[in-house]
Amino acid sequence: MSITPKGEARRQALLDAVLRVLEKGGPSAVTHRAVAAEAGVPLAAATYYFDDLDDLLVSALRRATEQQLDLFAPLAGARLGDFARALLDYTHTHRAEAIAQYELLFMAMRRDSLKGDAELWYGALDDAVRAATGDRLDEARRRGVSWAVDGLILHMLWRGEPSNVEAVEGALRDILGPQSPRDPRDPT
Amino acid sequence: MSITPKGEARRQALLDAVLRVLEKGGPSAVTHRAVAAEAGVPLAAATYYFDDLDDLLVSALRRATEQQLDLFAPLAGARLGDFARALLDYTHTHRAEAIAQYELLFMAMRRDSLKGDAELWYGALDDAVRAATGDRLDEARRRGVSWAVDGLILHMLWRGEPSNVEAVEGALRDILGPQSPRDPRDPT
DNA sequence: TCCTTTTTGGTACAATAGTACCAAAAAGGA
DNA sequence: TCCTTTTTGGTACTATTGTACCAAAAAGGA
Repeated sequence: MSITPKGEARRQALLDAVLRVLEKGGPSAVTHRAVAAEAGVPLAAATYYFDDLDDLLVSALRRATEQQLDLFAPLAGARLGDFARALLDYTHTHRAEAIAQYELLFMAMRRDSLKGDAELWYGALDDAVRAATGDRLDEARRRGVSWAVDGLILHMLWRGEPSNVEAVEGALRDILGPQSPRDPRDPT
Repeated sequence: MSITPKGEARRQALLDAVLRVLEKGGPSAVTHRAVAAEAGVPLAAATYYFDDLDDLLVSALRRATEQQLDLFAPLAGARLGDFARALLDYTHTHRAEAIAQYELLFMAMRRDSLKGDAELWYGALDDAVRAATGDRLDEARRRGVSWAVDGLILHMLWRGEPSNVEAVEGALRDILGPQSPRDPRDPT
């Protein structure tokens, strides 16, 4: 029968629990017992669905990255406000996933097998920036904007600011600089 | 007698060892035993000089942050090339300290007592950007540039690129945008 | 010099954590 | 239905780790 719906649900519950534990206590807090407790399942469940602790952690980080990618995927041709909203969604509504994603980035610094996942995320960020700025920026300049958005995300994660759409839009304008109109579709 | 020169040296050796262990294995690898082994001192030394493991870790992260601040301190009025060199120094020569500093940033996300250290770093980054760009940028725009430099640093840390002064200078120009001259002091 | 304080380093203990194990239960498929 | 496979959850074992302890050594100060 190979896989059970209920079993799959439990597996997902464990992955979710990893993110919550990670957000609250950092990487070193991610233990079989802590995750199982957070997910409300017995200890053995955490060892049954994953080869070992590393597998559990990495699986959770990869899943979080995929989920975050979806937030930016539908941004093609979007206005600046939509991009700002996506950023807020990324750093506030899905804060645990965002933190997980950056933890994965740091793990990628010392483990080549994770580099691909990191590339995936930065590729998506580039695409989103491209989509939101249209063809107003050349490739070189867009590279700088992507770095700035990355820095902005980091800032939003640890400071909690900016915390509303207008403020994030303002931040994005500061990044794009004075030569860009207030909104690509609204050249007021 | 309160403190011994040799004892102080050993204390510093332990803090250095923390950074190396952290760079290699991440936060969860930082154990009394691993640090003591890396520093070449007996286990008990790691418990003698610090209250507990958390004290050891946080002390090391704080020290790394202070050291990194020094890299950007003497940048007042510097040219873009000097800033690029400082970034390379930061991410390559002092990679372990840089990683430690970002680990501290992530710890600050869940511990208020570390927020001040994080502010310190970002304040220094802002100052450095201000010093390197002179008065060519207004405050809002400078904010965007600081975020971009932060993102660039992250990129340099996990990708290792750009890895030479010219390339970093190019990256900085991509960040500053087309409206800025190649160099503030060299308006070729 | 003698005395006090600090440092050393080896050892031991208790807590935590990773993982194996297994008998019972549940879930499909034939 | 019966049989096989998967899942469950409790338990136990072992490794790792944080931390306490202590006697000996070293390091100043009087």
